[in-house]
Amino acid sequence: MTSEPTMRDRIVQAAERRVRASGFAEMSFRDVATDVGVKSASVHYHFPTKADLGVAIVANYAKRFSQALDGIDTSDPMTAFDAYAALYDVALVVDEAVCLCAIMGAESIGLPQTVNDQTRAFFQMNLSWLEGLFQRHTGTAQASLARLVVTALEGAIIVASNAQDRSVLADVTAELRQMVALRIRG
Amino acid sequence: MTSEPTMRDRIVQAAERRVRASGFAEMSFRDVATDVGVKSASVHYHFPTKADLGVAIVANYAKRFSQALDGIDTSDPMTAFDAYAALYDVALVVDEAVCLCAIMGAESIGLPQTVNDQTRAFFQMNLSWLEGLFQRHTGTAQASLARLVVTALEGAIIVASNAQDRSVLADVTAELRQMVALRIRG
DNA sequence: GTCTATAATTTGATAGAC
DNA sequence: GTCTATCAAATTATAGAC
Repeated sequence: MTSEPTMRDRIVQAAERRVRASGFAEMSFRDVATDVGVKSASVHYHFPTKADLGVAIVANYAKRFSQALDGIDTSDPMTAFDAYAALYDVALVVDEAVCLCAIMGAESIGLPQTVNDQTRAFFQMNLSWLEGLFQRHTGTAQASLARLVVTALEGAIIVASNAQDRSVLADVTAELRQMVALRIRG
Repeated sequence: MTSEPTMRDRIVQAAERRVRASGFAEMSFRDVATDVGVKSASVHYHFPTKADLGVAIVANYAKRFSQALDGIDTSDPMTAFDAYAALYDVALVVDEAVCLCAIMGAESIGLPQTVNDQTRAFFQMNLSWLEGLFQRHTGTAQASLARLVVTALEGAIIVASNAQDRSVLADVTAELRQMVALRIRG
């Protein structure tokens, strides 16, 4: 069942790399086509408009993130938090790029609404997962705390990327961890 | 001394509005020229390349932000924090746009290095101001806490802008306030 | 300083052959 | 499904008149 990826999947993958490397506006059909070894007309066959491609990119990213969340053992709250924060560290270190949705979020005002809706769903998925974790271990969802965690990590990835200094993300994660621990015990 | 703004200033102002409305990549010389009532060649006279214009935009934004910081009374820590957080609220509510440097930071990887350097200086200015505040009232700079505040507010502005829901920023600000208060008293 | 004019390139998107 | 070919529009940037 681990057959070769379809051309559609390869296009989405290449497009995500381009967006994370230089933004949605600067990602072009021609560049993506070159990356996967076809012509731009072929990319248009799979995704008629750029908005269609944008939606597919975010949906695919969110799906992978969702699977990663499902793989986290939430029986211990702080272990779960560490695993969650590690997802952002991976996004920065391994991919050497900003979280896809940090870019999409920042560019929001100029993007197609369909793309923005997908991005919003990504943030909502993160919030819901954290609220579920807090609910399980404190008895309340702590929606505001969840919002702080998500926004701080997204912001940290942006600042860290700009300064090319990963210690920003490490510091912010440590501060958040302390705050979460306090809230869970107290 | 409050004479009319120069053409150069008017161009920078219009360009900032365009960037905050749809990103740096989508801001064009023609659009900016039309906004201020000249031709694109005239914009090029003042700013030969787009990188030059980008640097000027961020520098101008940082200068205004700096003046706002200078105007905050820091004798009481929590009053000062509220005034600081209000700057982000204004950026979102009044301007109806994301913080300029949140956009520039998110787009960092694809931007000219000169622009990125200016953006980094903006973040550093924010961190230094907060560290000064914490130093004054706790005896230590609390660099990690300062990083959390800046990244969370930048991230909150992005998420709030994407969802068109200002309560995100309000919630995050409230959480940060609580954390700062705890650190200052404890 | 601002203009007209234009070069050189890139973009998103479509038509039609194979 | 992928190709060639092409379009219409937009982009950054420059040359030279005024």
